[in-house]
Amino acid sequence: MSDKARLIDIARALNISTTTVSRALNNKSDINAKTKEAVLHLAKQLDYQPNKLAISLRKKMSFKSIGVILPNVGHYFFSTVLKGIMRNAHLNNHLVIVGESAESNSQEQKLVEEFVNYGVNGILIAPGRESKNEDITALLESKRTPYVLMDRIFPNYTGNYVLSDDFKGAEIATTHLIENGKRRIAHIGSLHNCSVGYQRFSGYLSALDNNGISKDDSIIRECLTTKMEEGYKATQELLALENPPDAIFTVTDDVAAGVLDYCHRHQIEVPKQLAVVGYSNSELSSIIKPKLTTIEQKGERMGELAFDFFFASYKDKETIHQKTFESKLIVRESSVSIK
Amino acid sequence: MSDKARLIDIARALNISTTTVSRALNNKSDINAKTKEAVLHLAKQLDYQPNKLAISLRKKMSFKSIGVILPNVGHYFFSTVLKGIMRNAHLNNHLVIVGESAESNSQEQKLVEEFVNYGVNGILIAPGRESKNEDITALLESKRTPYVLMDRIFPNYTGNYVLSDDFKGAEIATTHLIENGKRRIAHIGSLHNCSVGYQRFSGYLSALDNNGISKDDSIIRECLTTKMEEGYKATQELLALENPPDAIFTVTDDVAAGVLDYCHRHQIEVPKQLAVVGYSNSELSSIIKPKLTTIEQKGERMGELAFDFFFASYKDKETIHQKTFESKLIVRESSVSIK
DNA sequence: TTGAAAGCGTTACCAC
DNA sequence: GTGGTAACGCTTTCAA
Repeated sequence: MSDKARLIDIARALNISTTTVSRALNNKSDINAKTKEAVLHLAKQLDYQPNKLAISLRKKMSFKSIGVILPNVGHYFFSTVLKGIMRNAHLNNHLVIVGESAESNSQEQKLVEEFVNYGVNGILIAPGRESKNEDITALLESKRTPYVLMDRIFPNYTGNYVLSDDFKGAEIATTHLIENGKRRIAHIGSLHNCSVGYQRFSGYLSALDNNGISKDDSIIRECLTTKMEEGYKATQELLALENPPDAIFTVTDDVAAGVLDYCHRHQIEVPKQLAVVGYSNSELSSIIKPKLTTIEQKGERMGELAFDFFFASYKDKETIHQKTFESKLIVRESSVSIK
Repeated sequence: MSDKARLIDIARALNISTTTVSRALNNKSDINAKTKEAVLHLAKQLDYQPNKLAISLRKKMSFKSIGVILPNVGHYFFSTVLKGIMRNAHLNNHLVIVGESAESNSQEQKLVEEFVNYGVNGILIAPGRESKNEDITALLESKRTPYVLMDRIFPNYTGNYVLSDDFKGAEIATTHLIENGKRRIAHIGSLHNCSVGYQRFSGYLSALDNNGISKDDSIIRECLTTKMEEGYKATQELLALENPPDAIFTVTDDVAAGVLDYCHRHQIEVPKQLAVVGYSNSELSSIIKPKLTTIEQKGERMGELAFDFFFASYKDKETIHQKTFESKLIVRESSVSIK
């Protein structure tokens, strides 16, 4: 009863034509004041809401849009990705519809479905940690909606994506610690069933291996969340070990912030006693004391490219677009003593 | 020539009906494989793109949506506001279309126009620093699109809004410094023609006035941007004065971070020599050393309420919804010596 | 000042 | 398997 009032309902009730009703509702000139008032009154009473689909269709308007699905809009990295997407989307006259999956697989699916039903021209998605390949891509494929995976991909995934080279980044970070004289390097990571977490963990292992350092499970932590608190707690545990680490490579800057916080409170000298390298080059990394050595992640550029990939595959669905951004080490104070 | 291919164009070219074409394109069962192939081939050749407006109309689908315009999506505060908006929007089955104004008035107008033309059910906008009342609201009013202003309002504005009480917040922050023995309190603010900047400046003045401290223009800075670098530079200047301040109240946490950075590099003891209070309670405030005393700004809650206000005024355009969030002081290390 | 009718591009329902 | 026709809800001629 609520959202169903149409032009013709008003017209019939008032014994006038839809044309007149339309005129009244749209502030057109050629209309009797009295008629107009009656229409407006009834419209309000019926809670009339114009059907924008019909209006746009009739006006021969057309809208291009993309759907963006992110695990967490408030997260620094993702918000920069969004920024990049929006820049290129606006440049190409696409509306940007955003949804937050909150890392939930079901929410992700719901959003994909909603967006596809809505008729977005494409979908850019940064899958959450729980996300399952089949659930997402199958639907997208079936609807023939172009899509681009961002930041995380699934095993055996062969479609469009933009990634940063997490393996290489982690390898570089860990190697950097080794080159600076550290031998007992811990890793505080995220779950290994998520591609980002696993890649960074693998890169860490690879660097150890390349340098003849054997893996020690006692100084490797797998955390559920990648927040500061986890870093704090893990550091506490690691430093309480009989044979504590002399360096920590963390999966995110936030976790590293927790490490540094622990060190600060317990008078542990960084980097002398404990060197720290984070991941992302988020804002905090140059604000925190000591400033954090980290791996740069070009979120904005990734977002821009993700849009470009969608746009290209929209024109030509055959060609697959894939890009892995190289990882760059940003050396600051937390890993190398200032000369 | 590009985006104009319709079902009927394909049908005519192949001498079949639109029905059949539709069937082919939609993977329906009852269709000759050969016909189907011909249709798909031609469709690709003509770069056929289905008109989603027509589809939705025919399928009696309806979409509710809101447009959100923010100065900077990558900014912590705004990204939390967006988060809040999205939560309630999804709860009420509204799509969220996001645009970034980059603080530019013209971009803002363009987005408003675009969104309104598109037919969003409402607009939630955090006006940029340059934003002009008339430009934005006039258009919205004329299109009868409900809207809610967030974070910043214009003088004499009488519509829907959600704000935080910047005046009160600044007053509380400044009073806190005074109560802790500081008498010469500087302010590093943003432009006074922006409501946020002006309100915080005014609150600062009010606190001084309440405590019998006279305003001294030499320790009041008005900055173009509210970034860390500005804070650093301003601190350098302020501390070089003959009669330097013993405390600084900054318009944002980022600026405060610059102040603290300067102090750290120049061995100035915080809060003993210089107490610092920021604004926003952004992530960095509890990460930075010393931890930053600041004023809490409930971005997420503001976003949620902004949506609720839109939703309410959508049903009943007469009632005006306004809310000013109280400001709460979060005391940390930068303003009070740890006992 | 008003109304009838056409049409926006698509899909659904029937016939064939 | 296929095609004709109506319909989705609105705006826009054109004529009255």
